[in-house]
Amino acid sequence: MKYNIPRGTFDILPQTSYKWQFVMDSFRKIAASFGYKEITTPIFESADLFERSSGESSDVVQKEMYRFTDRKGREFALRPEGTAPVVRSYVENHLDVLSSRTKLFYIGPMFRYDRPQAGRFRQFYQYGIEAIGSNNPYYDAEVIALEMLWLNSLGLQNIRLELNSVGCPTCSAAYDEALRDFYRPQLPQLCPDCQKRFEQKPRRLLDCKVASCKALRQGAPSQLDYLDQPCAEHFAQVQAHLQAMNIPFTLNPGIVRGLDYYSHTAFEFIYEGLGAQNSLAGGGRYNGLIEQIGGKSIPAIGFAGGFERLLLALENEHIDFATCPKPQVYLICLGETARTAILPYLNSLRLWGIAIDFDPDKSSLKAQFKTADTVGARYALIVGDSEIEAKQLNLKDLQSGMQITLPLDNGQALQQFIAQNK
RNA sequence: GUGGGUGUAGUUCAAUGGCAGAGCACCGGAUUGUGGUUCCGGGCGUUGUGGGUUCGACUCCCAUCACCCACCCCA
Repeated sequence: MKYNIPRGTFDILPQTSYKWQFVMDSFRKIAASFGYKEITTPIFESADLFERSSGESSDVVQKEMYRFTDRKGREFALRPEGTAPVVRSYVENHLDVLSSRTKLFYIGPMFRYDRPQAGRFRQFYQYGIEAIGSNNPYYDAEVIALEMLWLNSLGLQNIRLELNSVGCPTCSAAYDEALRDFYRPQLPQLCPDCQKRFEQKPRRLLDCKVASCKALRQGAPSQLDYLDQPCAEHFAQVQAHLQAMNIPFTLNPGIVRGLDYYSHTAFEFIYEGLGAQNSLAGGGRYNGLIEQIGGKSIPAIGFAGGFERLLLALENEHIDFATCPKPQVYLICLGETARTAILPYLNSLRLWGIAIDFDPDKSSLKAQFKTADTVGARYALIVGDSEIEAKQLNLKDLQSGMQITLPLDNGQALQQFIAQNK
């Protein structure tokens, strides 16, 4: 029987795993430098957690969740997103009593049953930031700055930050009504999808790609005109902070988050050149979520980004961001006696932290040298029966061709030589 | 869930309905003690799978599966 990997999933193979490690490590560093600490939650949770937080009508809940029932009949789901589990953990573990604000980040796989395409998978890897405990617009700007500065530092310069405010539940509802009032007369001319949007999420009408719907959009009311005083003030402050930080942004009243729990600030990081899925990261404020999940009324803001899309973007820009690790030394053995006698020395070298490779199935000198070249080793360590007898080793620099003789000690001489000739 | 495209060697790709091939990679060899270049040698692959048409199918038809791309939506 031959098996296939499940649809929409992928193996991270050794020829690319170092790139994944690099971007994950890099994200951990930037998050730490902004004062965020890592949290890891299970990859499955009560299905109810996602249904309640994301919203029953959201696509994620309606058609994209991997749900299953366990042996005792409990309903679980593979997590489709990272914020609800983090908030669940925050509430469950009373993280709020430790500090007035809690700065968290996470890295891990998410799952959505979707048709795969460029930059979209059924199991995909996200990084996320959550700043919980404050409604200060500074934090909106801080999490945005973290992402923008990080992407820039990786070498991605042409990133577009699109910013919007979806208001609080009160002014958000007022805006939805205004939109319906605007569209109601032309309802019959809208595309079938938009007819549904009219009922469920009127603001989705604004980014329909059908030409006829685009035309009908002329003169539609803007969310920004419907923000109440506190929401407008908050949004102005967010923009002021971003300007002070020199983070460029464009206002896009069409930014709508897919999950119900968002309020106030909403934003997306766009990179053109990924195919149809051009959003590298997205997020926003979710001041009502913690109370909804059973905690106190605590404000928070965060975002999540996709590693697959980030790697695609780096690839697309031909950015040489990480190099494949290579062994420093390749061991070349001649003769059966030497092959066994060298083993304690080989172990010592590895304990000294020297990356050393060896292929016992290669016998000829030529084949072993070739392998040393293909694995990219800097040095070849050559040992035969005569060297063992003389308690000596030959070390050849494969770049310069120079060869020296070292004592067959506990590995220290070689370790020192490599340290001095970096 | 809907639509379009593609399936041939490890890989990238060839092959009017008439004997399934090449580049790259990989392995071996050119006096088992000094590499990269060069030269020589090494390939029977269920042509994704199952049917059908035909004297004959990689090629045409049907079904199916997988992958890619797009819609919806999102990271």
